[in-house]
Amino acid sequence: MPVFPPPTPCALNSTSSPARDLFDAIPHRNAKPVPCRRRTRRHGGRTTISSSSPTLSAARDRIADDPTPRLFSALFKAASSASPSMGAQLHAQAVVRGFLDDAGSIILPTAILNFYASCREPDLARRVFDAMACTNAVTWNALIKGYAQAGRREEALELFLAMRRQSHVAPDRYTFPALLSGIGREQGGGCMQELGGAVHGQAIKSGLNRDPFVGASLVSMYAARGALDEVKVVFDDVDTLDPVVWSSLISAYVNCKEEEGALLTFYRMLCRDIKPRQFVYSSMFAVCGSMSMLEMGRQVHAHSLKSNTDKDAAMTNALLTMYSDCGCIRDALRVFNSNDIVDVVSYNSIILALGQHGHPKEATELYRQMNCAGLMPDDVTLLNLLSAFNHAGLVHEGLHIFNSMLDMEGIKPTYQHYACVADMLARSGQIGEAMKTIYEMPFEAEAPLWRIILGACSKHRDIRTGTKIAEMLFEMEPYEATNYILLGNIYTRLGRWTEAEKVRNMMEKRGIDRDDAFSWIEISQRTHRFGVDDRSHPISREIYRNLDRLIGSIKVAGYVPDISFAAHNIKKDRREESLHYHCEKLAFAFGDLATPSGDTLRIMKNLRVCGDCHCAYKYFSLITGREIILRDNHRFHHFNKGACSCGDYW
DNA sequence: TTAGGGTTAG
Repeated sequence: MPVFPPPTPCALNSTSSPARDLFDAIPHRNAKPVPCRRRTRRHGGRTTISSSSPTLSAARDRIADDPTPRLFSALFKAASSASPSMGAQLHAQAVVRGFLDDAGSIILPTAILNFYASCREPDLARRVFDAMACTNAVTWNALIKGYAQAGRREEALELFLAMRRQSHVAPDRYTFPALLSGIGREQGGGCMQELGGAVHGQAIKSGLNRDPFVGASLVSMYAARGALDEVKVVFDDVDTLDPVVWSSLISAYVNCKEEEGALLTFYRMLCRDIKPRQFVYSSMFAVCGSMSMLEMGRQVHAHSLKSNTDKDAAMTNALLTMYSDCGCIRDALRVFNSNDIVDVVSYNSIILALGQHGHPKEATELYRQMNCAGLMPDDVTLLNLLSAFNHAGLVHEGLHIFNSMLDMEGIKPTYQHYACVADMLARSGQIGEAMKTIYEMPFEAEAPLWRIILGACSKHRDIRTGTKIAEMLFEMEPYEATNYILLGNIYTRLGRWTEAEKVRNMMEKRGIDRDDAFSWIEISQRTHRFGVDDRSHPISREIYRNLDRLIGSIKVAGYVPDISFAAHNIKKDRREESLHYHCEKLAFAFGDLATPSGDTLRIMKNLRVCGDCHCAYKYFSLITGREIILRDNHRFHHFNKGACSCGDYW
């Protein structure tokens, strides 16, 4: 069975030609429906399922009886979410029927203009606009939005300026959201950012900055560029308790990685009796997931249930991801299985989660289930599936998926797909094949990908390739500490401590500091953070005593410290001792003291788990009888009865 | 005849 079967043509857009009569294109109302695969398509950031919508069906049923310009307008509105080709045929019909001959008519041409704008065809919208005898703010707004949402921001801005020059139409509360929806997404700064500020100035001048719709758009624009101070100024100017403005502020904090600000805003919102809706809950689930705040996440989940908020796919997908990010894959699966609004993102999210938690078989099964349910996988689905195989070292399965992408029409591999395959090959020890993939891919390899290969060289002690890649990385990113640490690690793995020391000296000479490692654990809604050899915790003395006891016990059980994971600058006689007080071991020792015996512990680390700690955790799970779930910056490790879910492959 | 905010990957 092919992995990416081409979609079966849907009844509404099959083999259409502009000359074909509209009524031929519409299936007879009593005709047996042609089976069609559900395909998700993005319109203005929302996912819709293109099939015969009730609105379109109703209008289609009426058109044979009463073909009026007003009915055509309704049809255009329905067609924008169903089929672009249908809209083009409707346009032809409107011309043939003479509905566009009336120079004073504005409603039907505006509906057509809107249709082309919403289909991301701003040039066609412009042709309709230019042919209109009279225009008003509505037509200008629709055209500006068409260009902005198609990513043609300069043209949208030029139209905005042209609109201002017209004496009979002034920008209104619809104009600014239309324009800002494009500017906010502009990357890389430069003149568009300045223009964003100028547009804000125009909004202030016209007094429209107080309008909640304009305010929400301005918040979103500034948030997209990380300008949190400006976000706060805009928010304070909006004189409303409108829930969407609050929602925009919360997502602004999330975009700017200010999770605590998002949490505080959520509390402020509740204190003012503003009822959160799906958007707010989605953002809050993302916050709790990224910070691994399980108890907080459960409370927000309970709040959403109590508030009787209507669930939608995005909110449920965010909830699923929150549970997965907090180490609760079973809860994530429960959310997925009890979800009656499943879309492509739901499957992508659960496939990703299963892969991160080391369940490639279940991820593959859900991929099959997704196809059976008639949902078309997209590039993210395949990336997540590849990633699941990568985590598990299933190279053969991963290459099968990737080669299918290369051989068949459908989803073309992106840079991320190639990078994932190179990572998978290198991680499994096939470093030569990984290099071949990188040299043959139709993209230029970026530093993070080379760093992944360097990490694999460290794992497989490939000093020759490793040094070459490290030299290249030192030129590309002379101040990136990780590159030096990875090269140093290759030397220490091989016991070449002198060369490891030289790498460290090179770092010092260039004034490069390494990222400090830290681990944290949430107990009773309080987060306890530990650095390496950290003695700042109020019960530090007890934690160290417990850790020494635990280390003694696991040594009896068979644990042997691996000093090749000691830091390069530690003296020979202190290497073993230094391993004992790594941050993840301290976090475990604290969790073991602070929770009842046998409880599951969930621990997070900002960097990759150390190999010696990984080994120690297996023994910790054996001697304490606890399940330990460790999230590092790459994946989850579930330790139970002396084994890890990753099978020691990571 | 027109509008703002949220979810997966990197």
